Amino acid sequence: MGAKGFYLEILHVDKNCGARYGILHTPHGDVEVPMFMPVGTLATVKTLSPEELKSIGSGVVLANTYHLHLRPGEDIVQKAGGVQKFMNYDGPMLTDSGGFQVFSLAEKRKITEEGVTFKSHLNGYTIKFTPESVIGIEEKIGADIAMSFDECIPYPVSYEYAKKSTERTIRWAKRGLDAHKKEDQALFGIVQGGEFEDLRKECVEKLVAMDFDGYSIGGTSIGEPKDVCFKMIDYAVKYLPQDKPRYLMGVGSLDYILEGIARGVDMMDCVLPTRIARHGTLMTHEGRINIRKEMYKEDFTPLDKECDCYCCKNYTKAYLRHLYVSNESFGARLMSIHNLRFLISIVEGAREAIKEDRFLEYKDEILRKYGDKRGF
RNA sequence: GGGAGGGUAGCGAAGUGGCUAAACGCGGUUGACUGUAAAUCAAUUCCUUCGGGUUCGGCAGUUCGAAUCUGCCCCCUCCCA
Repeated sequence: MGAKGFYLEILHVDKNCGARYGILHTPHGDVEVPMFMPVGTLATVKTLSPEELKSIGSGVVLANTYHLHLRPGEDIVQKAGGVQKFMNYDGPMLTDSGGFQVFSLAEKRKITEEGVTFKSHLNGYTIKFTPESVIGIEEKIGADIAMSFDECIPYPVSYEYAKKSTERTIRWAKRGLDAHKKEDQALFGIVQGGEFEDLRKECVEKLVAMDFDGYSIGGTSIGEPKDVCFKMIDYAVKYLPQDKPRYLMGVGSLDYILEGIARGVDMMDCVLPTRIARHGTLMTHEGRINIRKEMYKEDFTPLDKECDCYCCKNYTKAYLRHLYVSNESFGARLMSIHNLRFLISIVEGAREAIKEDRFLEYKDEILRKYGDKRGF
């Protein structure tokens, strides 16, 4: 039996590919899929207010178990009334488990069967995460969707290591599932297996047998070639059930997003749009723009003429460049609004296309016009 | 008129006889960023046909060797009259 108030309603599957349109019902409201989810690791999507998030069409927003555990601590988030109340975002939220930090903080951790020991990057304290303790933290943080604790396997990696790690992740998923008690919180299992089809298949089958509320595809977009990533998606989707949400973790460039949707993925998240925005790189209908360039010094046109976001409706490239060069935080905010809105509007277009069975044409058109060789 | 201090690459600023085509910062250019240790990081920034060439206000010297020492000249800033 699934989480209370949580289920995916598939309304249409594109006749020509795996792309699906639907509604994800959550305790904090219904959202359409496919969906791009902004990342708010520390209970804030860096530089943006919840009102701004809403204005760009955000649905689910992520937060991070590892980071919120370190600061301010899950007890404080719980006392605040849960992460949504804490950060004043009334839409659905999801917590990543810290499995990505097992990968990204590799030099600072040690993995055993029991769990993972981290050296805090903030103060050097030793933190022990187990599949059970992570669930406990995620329940206190209180997002609508929690992730199982996993190991995000690096790339490239040997078959032997991928097998060992994936089987451990499967055992961890079971332990987390058994520990999970919060009824109005969904729990997703995370499919690992590296680039190996038999491992992906085995992982999916075992997770599906446990009956999670949804399934994530992990270990992607960590430096592997594009075709390897698409393979990993295929290997997982092939064996996943139709009626549960599928979440492709960590993809944020147009090509990955659209190829994921074509393969039947419902949810995607990524720090890319917000991070590169802070670094002055913008995704636009004209291709990739780096706002720091001197050529924009006296460019009084909008960043993206075709974009309907607050930034593009009200400000010029010259002003954005000025803010960036002056290290003014308002620039990071305006550009984060834009990049998120750009991606979300592309995904909105994808939803409309799926309903009309023309997603593949839509994808090819978008990729031809803005994707790939234009650099994002 | 008298006195003092200066003129170094786009800008600011180190350097005060060889290890200096010249630190460092800014500015410029190019790139990276994908379940956020990231408003971060990397490369490059006199010219070059990549062999080399021309530099530290100008000219002339001293020296094996000068941005660095000497002489003259030009310019700038400040103080006193």
